[in-house]
Amino acid sequence: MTAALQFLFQRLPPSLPQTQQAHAALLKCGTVPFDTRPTANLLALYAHHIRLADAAVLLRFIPRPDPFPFSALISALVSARLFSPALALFSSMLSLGFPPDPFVLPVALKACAALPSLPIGRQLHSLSLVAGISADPFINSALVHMYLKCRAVADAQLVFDRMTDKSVVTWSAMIAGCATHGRVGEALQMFKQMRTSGVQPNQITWNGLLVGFNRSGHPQETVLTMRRMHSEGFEMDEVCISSTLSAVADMESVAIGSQIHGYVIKAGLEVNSSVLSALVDSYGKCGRTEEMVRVFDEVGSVDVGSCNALIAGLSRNSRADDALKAFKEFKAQGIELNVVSWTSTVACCSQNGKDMEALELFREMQAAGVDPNAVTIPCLLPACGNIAALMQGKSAHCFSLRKGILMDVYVGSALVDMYAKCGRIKDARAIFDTMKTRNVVSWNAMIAGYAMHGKAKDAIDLFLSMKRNMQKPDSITFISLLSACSQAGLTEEGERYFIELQQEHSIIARVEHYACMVSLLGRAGRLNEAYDLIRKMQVEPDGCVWGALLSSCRVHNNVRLAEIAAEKLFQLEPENAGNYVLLSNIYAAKGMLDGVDRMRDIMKNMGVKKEPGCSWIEIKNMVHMLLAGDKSHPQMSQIAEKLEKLSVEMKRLGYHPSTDFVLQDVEEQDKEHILCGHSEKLAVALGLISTPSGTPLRVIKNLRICGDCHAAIKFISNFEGREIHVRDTNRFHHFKDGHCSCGDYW
DNA sequence: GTAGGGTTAG
Repeated sequence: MTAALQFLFQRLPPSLPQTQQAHAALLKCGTVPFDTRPTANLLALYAHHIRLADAAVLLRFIPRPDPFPFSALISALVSARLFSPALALFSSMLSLGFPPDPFVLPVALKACAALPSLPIGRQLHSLSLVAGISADPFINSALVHMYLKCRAVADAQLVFDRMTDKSVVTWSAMIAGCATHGRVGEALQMFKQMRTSGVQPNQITWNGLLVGFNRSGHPQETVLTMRRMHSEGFEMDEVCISSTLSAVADMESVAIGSQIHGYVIKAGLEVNSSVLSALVDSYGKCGRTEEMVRVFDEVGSVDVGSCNALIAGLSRNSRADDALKAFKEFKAQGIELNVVSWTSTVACCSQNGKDMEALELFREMQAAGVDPNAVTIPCLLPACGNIAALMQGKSAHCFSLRKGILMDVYVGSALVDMYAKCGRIKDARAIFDTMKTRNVVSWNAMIAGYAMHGKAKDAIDLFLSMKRNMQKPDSITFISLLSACSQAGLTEEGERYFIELQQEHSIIARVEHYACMVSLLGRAGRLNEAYDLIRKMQVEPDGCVWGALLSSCRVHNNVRLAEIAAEKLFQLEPENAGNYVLLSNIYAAKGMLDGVDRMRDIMKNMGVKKEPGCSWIEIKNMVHMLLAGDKSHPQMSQIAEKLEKLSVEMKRLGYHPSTDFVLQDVEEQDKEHILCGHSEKLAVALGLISTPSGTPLRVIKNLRICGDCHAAIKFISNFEGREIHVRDTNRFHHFKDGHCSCGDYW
């Protein structure tokens, strides 16, 4: 009876109701739990359906010692990607006295590879030696695979070299592993060796090679391998195509992408989810947004992978609003969005100035039960830094600690950046010091942090330590370093680093480096040299370069160069009101009474419509300054008349007539709410007021400021009788008694 | 009953 049932049992199709029927039948004839094999088979079937609780109950009933039920359950756990429980069960199997056999050990090794856990993998290796089964080809193949996944390439090589009978599976594992670790030459060499030793590659070997090349950042090799594979008559399946498309995306080659797209259509592969995701991604990375959307719409797939590729593609092609719209639509359609979907959308927001939205999405994500991972955190943290949302930044820090991802180099670097931008330079350094691995981004984040806080000496010390640690500086490192030197007035050091970056590191000076140098020379009063440097630039100077010159001209009141810089600047950034303000201030400082008319003419010629109030208020202040200087000036009545007209016009346009007036209102109304114009950017800048010693940041909400933000800051500083730190776009300014420590004009 | 290849987020 039992034998007959077992016969039937092994032929059962793997459906859950039939498994349950068989269970009932076995119970009826009293087989379960007294006969080992049928019970074990039943257990295996339950495990297959991931009914692990049922399987575990049966495991307790197995009467005679038999490792098979354990193996079956461990196998099922691994298939269900429950790797840690699988290893835990393996461990209890050993403690019950069952020796590891050649069937269960490869499965346990697969779990180690998937985690990955090198220490457990090594224990399993010793176990196979102790048990005397270390010659088993399955165990050795699994060991090779495990060591490769754990990045222990030398160990994998050792096991591989000692093997006598290498199957195609073993070769494939080793070849794929070499390719994945970027050992292009070795992988190809092995491929040859395998063939000469008489082992033919079936499809998987080729794919392993190709996937490995793609993952290790060798897109050209990936495409070449695909071509060779095709010419040798192997079928290009979905695995091959999706990996090659990913490589094409890295190469940004529309031509190859379109060819593969043609093949995909012919082979009917576009319905495959991996292929479609890779296709959408590759059009997105090549900047072909229209094609990307068309492919996505044509297939009409609701696969989450291609949805994610679409969100990312829209986001990276400056279509952040469309990306957000797509995300919301997918959610409304009931598509099961995963951690990649949420992370891409958070990244889309934090990279496109939608910082509040990024924070809100992160909250929603957790409410939706999607667990953020080591990629989500570095996508979220820039948003925290941008708006100095220290509390949210700290909670992301705590989250990383709980999740055990604090050692991730991206997480660490993003935390350094966030703390620095929130005014917490000491906390940034503490994170930096505890990081186990650092890359150039980590060093840059810390150096930029010091530069932002005006700590030039610390920035230079860290730069020297970076070089001692054999970390090669890049273009970004020098931008921070030069900016720090410029702020601190370390002219000679700055000049030396400007030469070093080009001569020692063969970095081509970018427009940002020039802007720092212009600022550096300008601050030292070497305005003509700064202007010469601009004229000698190999790249076209942008608004930052001319802006640096204009600001320096303000410090040293040089009208001649200021007008040259301003003319260029007004052409490049006609709507940036701050530039007009700077020039008008230089006129004022020089006591040029015709300054008002000059400014009005310039603005009229430039067709400035946006934010005229900013400049007008500044012009008005200038006139005030002039009047204060010489009350008996013959043009006084004329100026007063102009002033009156300006006031009326400003009121008509909805601008507040006087900044002083607004600031006086603050005390009675609401200190947290100052209104004097329109400028979102400055609102953010003033939203970042902090106290000097790093005590909690005080965020002034709803602050809307016009060109007089400087006056407002001075006012707040005086008004509250204390020092404040204000973060401009990329640096902190320290105010005391209405003066700024950096020496800039405010 | 055991071993090798898949895309999308920093």
